[in-house]
Amino acid sequence: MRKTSDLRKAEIVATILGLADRIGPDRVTTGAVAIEVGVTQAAIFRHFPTKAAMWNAVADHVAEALTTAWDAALAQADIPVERVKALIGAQLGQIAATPAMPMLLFSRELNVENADLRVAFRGRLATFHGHLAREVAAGQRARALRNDVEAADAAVLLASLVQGVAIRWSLGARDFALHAEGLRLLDVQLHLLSAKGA
Amino acid sequence: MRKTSDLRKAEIVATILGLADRIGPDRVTTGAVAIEVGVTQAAIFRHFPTKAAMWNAVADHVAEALTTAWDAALAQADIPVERVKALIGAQLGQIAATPAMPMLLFSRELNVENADLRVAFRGRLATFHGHLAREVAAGQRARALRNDVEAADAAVLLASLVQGVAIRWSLGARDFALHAEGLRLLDVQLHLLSAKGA
DNA sequence: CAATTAAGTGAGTAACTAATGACTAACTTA
DNA sequence: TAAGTTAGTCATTAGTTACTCACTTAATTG
Repeated sequence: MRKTSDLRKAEIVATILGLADRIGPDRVTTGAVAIEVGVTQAAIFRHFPTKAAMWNAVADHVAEALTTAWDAALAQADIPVERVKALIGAQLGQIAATPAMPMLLFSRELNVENADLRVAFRGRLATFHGHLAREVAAGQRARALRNDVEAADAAVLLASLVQGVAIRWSLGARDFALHAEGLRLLDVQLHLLSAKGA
Repeated sequence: MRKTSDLRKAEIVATILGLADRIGPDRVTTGAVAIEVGVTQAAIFRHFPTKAAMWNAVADHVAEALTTAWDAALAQADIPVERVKALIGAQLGQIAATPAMPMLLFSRELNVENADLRVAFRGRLATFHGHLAREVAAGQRARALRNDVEAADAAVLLASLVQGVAIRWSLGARDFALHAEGLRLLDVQLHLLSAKGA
């Protein structure tokens, strides 16, 4: 079966993400990718000039998926608190769909080797934090959230919540529903953040 | 310079942690370790039978350092809230002292290759969570912390805070004081958790 | 349908990696 | 001080990895 290069590229990127999850990002070899895709190792280099280029494509794919998910989340809710829930839910969904993501953040394949990607990922996290901070501030103005904490700090706490539950899920046997558990803890944190009168 | 095996072993473990931080855990080769230690590659195998044994020693070292730090923290404070601060401070201190730790949690060198170590690390995190949950519960009984949240859930939020700030620090240029920023956010979270009257 | 394009193959190669084995030299101790 | 122990070296090996190159074969197109 011969496929177009674009299709193959997407297939390779997906394979890398799957493999990264199973054997670790820094152990993904061109040979392993080739076997899983079902072509020879040399064929991989028809689509990507170097292994680093492969990782660039992976990073682009992940970054774009995140942005898309956030935008979709923001589009589906109006009330600030609901928008926070949608954002966190989207993030949890992305992690569940691409379990290699947390590891990717720490793989030096993407960090040591490629400083640009490190900066890009940091930017994405900053964007996520910015979304959360904006919604928290809106919630405070609407008197739905208590205003005796900085919106930016509350945003950090909310983002950390995702990271914390993701780490526990990743490290453990993934024996609980990441999405449900994350939203449950989010409710707890939002309860702590909610305005007294509300 | 000839050293005793125990001294060399400790030197090798320290070198691995330093190298893991700089080039990534899965890129630490016996050769690179040897150069940094200042002996030949073959000499490494005088002290550890296999590379996996080296990682076992590293994991043991880290796990022990954590336990020691927690115990010291608990010994230096009496009031529950202060004990929480001491625990979190100790954890932040350990991460700052051994920046490779967060990466280590995700390195498949320790996960895929060695299931025992994965379980051991999960156990350590569970212990940390247990310490926090116990202190939160005590704080609730003492009417210092609000009791409309489960102590276990509050403990997860507190532990996540550490992980969140550590990730931001690791991923960024490490351009802020991990310890100070962590404790600052902890104060915010503790403020959210504090009993209304207090 | 002939010509061109592009995906894929097979057989390499240079560099690296964990591990081994024979041997040497520095400490310890009887 | 002689004998034993043990950290260390040197040279080597089997296996892996990213990458190359000459060549083949399937699709597209003038």
